[in-house]
Amino acid sequence: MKKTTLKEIAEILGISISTVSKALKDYPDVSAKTKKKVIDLANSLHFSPNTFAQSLRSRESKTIGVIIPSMVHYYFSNILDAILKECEKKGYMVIIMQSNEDYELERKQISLLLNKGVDGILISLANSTKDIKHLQRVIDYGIPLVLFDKITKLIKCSRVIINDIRASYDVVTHLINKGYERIAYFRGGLNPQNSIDRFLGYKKALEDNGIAYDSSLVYLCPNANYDEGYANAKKLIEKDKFNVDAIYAITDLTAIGVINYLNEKRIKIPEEIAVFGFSNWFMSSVISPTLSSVEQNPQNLGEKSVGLLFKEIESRQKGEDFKYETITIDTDLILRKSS
Amino acid sequence: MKKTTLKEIAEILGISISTVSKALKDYPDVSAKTKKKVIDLANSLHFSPNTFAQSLRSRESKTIGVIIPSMVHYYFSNILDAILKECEKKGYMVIIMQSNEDYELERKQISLLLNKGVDGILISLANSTKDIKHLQRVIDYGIPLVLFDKITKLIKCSRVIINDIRASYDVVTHLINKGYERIAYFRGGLNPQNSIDRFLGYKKALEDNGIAYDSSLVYLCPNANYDEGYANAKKLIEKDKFNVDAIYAITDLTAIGVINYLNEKRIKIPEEIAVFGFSNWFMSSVISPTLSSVEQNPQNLGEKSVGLLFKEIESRQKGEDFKYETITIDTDLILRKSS
DNA sequence: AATATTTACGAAAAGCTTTTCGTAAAATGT
DNA sequence: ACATTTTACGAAAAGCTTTTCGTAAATATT
Repeated sequence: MKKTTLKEIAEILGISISTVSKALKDYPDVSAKTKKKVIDLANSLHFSPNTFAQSLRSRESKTIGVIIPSMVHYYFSNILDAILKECEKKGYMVIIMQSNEDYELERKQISLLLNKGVDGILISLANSTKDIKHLQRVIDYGIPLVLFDKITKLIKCSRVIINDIRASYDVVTHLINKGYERIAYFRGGLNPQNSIDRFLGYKKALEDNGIAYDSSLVYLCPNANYDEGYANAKKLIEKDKFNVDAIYAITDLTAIGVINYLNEKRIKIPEEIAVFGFSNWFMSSVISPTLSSVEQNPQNLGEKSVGLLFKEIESRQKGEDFKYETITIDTDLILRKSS
Repeated sequence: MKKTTLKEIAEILGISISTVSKALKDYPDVSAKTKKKVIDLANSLHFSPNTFAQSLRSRESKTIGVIIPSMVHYYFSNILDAILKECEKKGYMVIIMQSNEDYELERKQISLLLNKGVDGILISLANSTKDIKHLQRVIDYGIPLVLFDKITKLIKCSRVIINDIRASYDVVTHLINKGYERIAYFRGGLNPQNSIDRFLGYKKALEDNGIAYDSSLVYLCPNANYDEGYANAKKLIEKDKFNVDAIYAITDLTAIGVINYLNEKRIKIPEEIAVFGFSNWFMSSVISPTLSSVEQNPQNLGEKSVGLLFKEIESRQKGEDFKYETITIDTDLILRKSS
């Protein structure tokens, strides 16, 4: 079964290709009678225009590209979910790529997407990304670009982020208000802006509450995974058990590593040590004790990101000029048993 | 910044478009001198061929489509992860769509993908999908199709599945060997083949071990989510507490609903009631008690699925004929504290 | 030196759609 | 009845690449 073309319809009806095309697009200079004949035949042959030809002509692919560091991730899969749903509504297709936190791969993927002729790109940067030439290329090509979550400020484009400093500040303030004073921070890697920001929020909250920042309470979890949480909790407890009354971690997965270590050691949460996470992973509501966390509203972030992208795409189509925006997504403290 | 075309290169060098094209593709009928000139210029202008034109001509898009019921799902996101990695290696792009378990949407998405001219389609069916005309259309169009995980046997194409009957049989046999006899089953919906198969495995294991099947021990969880597990556990305990010594659930999420209800009611797991899940979600290893489950090896499933798809795509390119295959992925029992 | 072969390139078509522009024929106006 | 407008269609170009085929010039052969 081959795809029907305009040419075939034209030949069957004995009219020209242009008339067929115009009939299907409801041009005014085709008679009602001809239109009906064309439309009926097109339907019965299941005609649909060849998208390659359409894209070649229009330079539009009705496709956007999305690059994320990793797919197997509660937070990102929720963002993607929202992106897919919005694109579905708008009739856009979505090409998804994973950078695996690898800068070189990210670069290559950007190239592939540009080549592919996507109408826009959404990207959450790899931790290893410092150089932004590849992003500049996107802009120079005139392709709308929106950074989300893991962003850089070094480039002119739209951004959708959460206020990590503020969210982190709120977490630590909450802990302090609850009476915790020796609050360890299991921070993420040194490069990603959101990791830096969460750390800054942590420091600022201590400062504003008259608690001295103590760098010996900061543990590095560059991969922000479960094992790093578990291992650093072990390190901390063996060294500093009675000197710490709360552990706040870069992400829930890490915090759950902490919880499980503490549970194993029969250290009571939150009586002896409170634990706080970040991102509100689903599992945080089902582990024991349930983990307090920060809801980042990834669905909202996804929607807003793709919303900005479409806004820019549509502006350009109309030839209007477009003002880059930065949207900050509200976060919520989710207080559970661990704090 | 505009994309360079062959024509531009040709004009600059004062040669024909065909020669430029052939030079870049290393045709033998272009002199070494001309090739060098062309390649150098192409590089310095960052030339890359227009994929729309290439696809129009070759009828190949170097893109495949993937339809899954839902993205926010540990199992599916792992499958996708593997698919993306394999496609990355092969230089293929991946368009991902979510059917949201909606048959109509699935139909529409198949149409969109066919229209888009993808080179192949991977799909895991929506629970509501019974009619397979849309899948037949894919075959009729000559587009390679591979069903994975949630499949139908009503169509001729390649398939990658796990042996749900066997896996489920093993779970129940394990429980029986451990001395459990009144084993409730929280089954999934009535349509999906894997839901049916797991149920059949459950029944078969009971039978083979001389335990009478008791339909009052079967609870329906059509959405296989947390709440259904929790709610049905409540129903079961209120009705049948002393009549059940194990609960086996269609998926970990549901099993965790069960665990949390039992924990709340201070019913000891596994002493009073054992719990067994399916799919080995990450969180199963971190909840309390840790949940026994079935590892489905989604990464392997993803790899094999896309592997079969490429095999078919390549066969067709070479004009060879292709034998549909069905690959069964091995599962592993993961025994933890809950059983 | 005349013929056969190889080398190196270009013209052109095909892949399909969209849109502009031109033009007969029909309809309207005077 | 003639001029003008409208209607309804078609030709053709553009979008870009790839590949087949043709051919002039250069080289090799006898």
